[in-house]
Amino acid sequence: MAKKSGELSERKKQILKAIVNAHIEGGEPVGSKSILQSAGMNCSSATIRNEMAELEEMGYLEQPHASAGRVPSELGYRFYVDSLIEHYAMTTQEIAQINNLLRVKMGELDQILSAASHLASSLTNYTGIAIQPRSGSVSISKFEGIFLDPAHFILVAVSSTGTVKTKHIHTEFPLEEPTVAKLTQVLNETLVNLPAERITLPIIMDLESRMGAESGMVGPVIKVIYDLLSDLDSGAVSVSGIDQLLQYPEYSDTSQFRALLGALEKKDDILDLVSTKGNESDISVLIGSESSVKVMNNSALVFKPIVKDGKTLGAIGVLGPRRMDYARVLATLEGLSGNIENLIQPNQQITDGGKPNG
Amino acid sequence: MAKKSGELSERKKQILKAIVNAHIEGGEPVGSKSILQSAGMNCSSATIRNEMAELEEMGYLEQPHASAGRVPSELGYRFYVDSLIEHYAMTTQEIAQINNLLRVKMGELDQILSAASHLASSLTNYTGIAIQPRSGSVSISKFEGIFLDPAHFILVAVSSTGTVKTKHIHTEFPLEEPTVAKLTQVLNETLVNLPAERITLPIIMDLESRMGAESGMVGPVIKVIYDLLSDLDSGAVSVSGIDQLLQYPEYSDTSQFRALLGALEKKDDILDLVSTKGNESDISVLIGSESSVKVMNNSALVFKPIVKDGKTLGAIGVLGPRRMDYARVLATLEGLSGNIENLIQPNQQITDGGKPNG
DNA sequence: TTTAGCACTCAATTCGTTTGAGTGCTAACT
DNA sequence: AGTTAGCACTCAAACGAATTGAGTGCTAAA
Repeated sequence: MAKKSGELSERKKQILKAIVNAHIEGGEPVGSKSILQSAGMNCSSATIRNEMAELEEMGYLEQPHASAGRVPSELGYRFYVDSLIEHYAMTTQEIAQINNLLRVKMGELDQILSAASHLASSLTNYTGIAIQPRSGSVSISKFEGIFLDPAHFILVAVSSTGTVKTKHIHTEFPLEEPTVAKLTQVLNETLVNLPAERITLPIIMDLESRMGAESGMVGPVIKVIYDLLSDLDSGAVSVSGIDQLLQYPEYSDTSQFRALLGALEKKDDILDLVSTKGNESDISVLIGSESSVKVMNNSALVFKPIVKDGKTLGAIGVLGPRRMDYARVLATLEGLSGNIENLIQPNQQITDGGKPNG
Repeated sequence: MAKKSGELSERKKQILKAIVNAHIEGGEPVGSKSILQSAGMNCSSATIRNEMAELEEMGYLEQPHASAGRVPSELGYRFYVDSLIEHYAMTTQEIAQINNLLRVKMGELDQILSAASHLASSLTNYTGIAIQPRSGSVSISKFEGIFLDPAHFILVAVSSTGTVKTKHIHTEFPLEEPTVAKLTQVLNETLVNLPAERITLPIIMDLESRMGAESGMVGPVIKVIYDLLSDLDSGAVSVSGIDQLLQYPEYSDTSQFRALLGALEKKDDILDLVSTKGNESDISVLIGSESSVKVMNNSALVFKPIVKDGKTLGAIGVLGPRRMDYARVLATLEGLSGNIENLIQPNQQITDGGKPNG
């Protein structure tokens, strides 16, 4: 029996770590002999077997079938990630790649995030994910109408998180430029910083009275604004490098992979996952069934929220098999998110000629 | 021997059609006997076999191996699509679905297209694709600056195709609202309708002189405008329902499916395909190697450009196995594109209460 | 030109055999 | 106590022979 249940001897840790590492690399059950080599241990395979049997009893290892090697269980990975993992240092090449590709993409958040997800995928060889969460209560901090021609104008809305959305609006009755200017002004006077649920009838009536003769356009415009707000609030998930997953044998089961694809497309599950964990600003590691999305039972999702001024603006993540190279993935996400947060703190956008004042 | 090479007897056509239909439905090689039943023919299976042998010699059929049934060749599908296909009439339910889902999504073109691609996928059970092609020479037809605070403003650009793009711009020196207004005016006076290659140094210098004291911001703004133009011109591909493909046995070969996924993500190949065929406004059907994208050799791509005022604004398409249900796909794309073109011709956007005057 | 009949082909299925990596256990050893 | 050599045991995977059956091509008669 082990000394104390819940306590792992140094040697057990060493063995567990070796097993996890080997299994991450090869994907196949690892046996007692191969451990002797991979970790330079000075004992016999029989001893390792004994230890492995105990580790299995404690729940850290599993055996696919009686005459096979051992595979880390979910608990085993958990322990590995929490206590055994070794920090992976990115190569200068990788760092340079991140810097170069992201610097070019500076600009809107969604573009940065999606570029980051591409990078995450190509650096880790898993699937990269960029998430803009449902924030729950978005409002619009600035409106602007752009007159196009007597039948069309564009409504631009800047959200409280900085996102910009636009909608074309077609009017049946001829429109003049001053009318659009007036609308812009009135909207900014009445609707700024109001979440959808606080745009009530009295406010709309106020808006109509301020528009005077042109009050007829208020109703449709309000509808467009509702659309904009729900757009802003609907969250977005962009996925890159799904094809990468197919290189891992765990996804050769087509039906399971198909279900995973479906979940990624529906995007709801992913958004839920991220928003439940989203208040933390640290990296989350969800291994297998920890994610409560049943189709991800054999997968792992690692993601890091992107935070600015205490607000979670998005997240980038990596999805892969349960036996993913956590060390590398964690390092990559840290590197990416650091870079992104630098880009968002807008400190050098227009000083094109000048050098960034670091 | 056949009467004249290149001419198919009625009976041959009937047989070919029956084979294609059966193979589309079942996915397996079809034998002489099963044709007797599916097409109500009054001859024996031996006769059919003779005909099939000739059809094979002519290149319309193929035999996976000596003792198997026949499978339509690429040429066979081509002939089927060109001459044998029967028009499929969508059910009223399907039509209603299109109407409902697209009507809600009215608004920006990219949203409509992506909704349409979702619909295409769920109606056909293949993968839906929405494409906004590289137009080659985009220009900006209207600029607007939106002042946020002394360190930030937003540049809005309305492209010649109606697309709207925005960029946050950060300035190092304090900024005032009138400056942004002035910039807006100057940009509209100097850069409207100029494609990127015609924004030359003299023009930029003109711009700087017009900005007077604030000429320092011109350089960076120009850079942003270049970005916007290349953004507008870079094309976009949005894919929905890739998971659908996995239900077809032709994609159970993982490595091939993986390559296909990769091609869809790179999006270049798809954009090229569509833009080479893009001047036509009719539906294109690319079967197997016709598409010149080698990874699509066992697939078929059907797409329909969305045209307004003679300009190709986008395209929606369906990607599936070579044995795709062309009749249904063609009907679905026709239905969708008709609907989209109606939505784009903006004829009822703001008459919310009134009924569409169609 | 069509058709019945028959020999032939060949992928797919089935089933028994072999192989070998890896284990668990026991008994000796330190 | 803990460790180790040795050995019997297990079981998935790989291999291969035999069987099956759908479907063909050919031939000779109608």
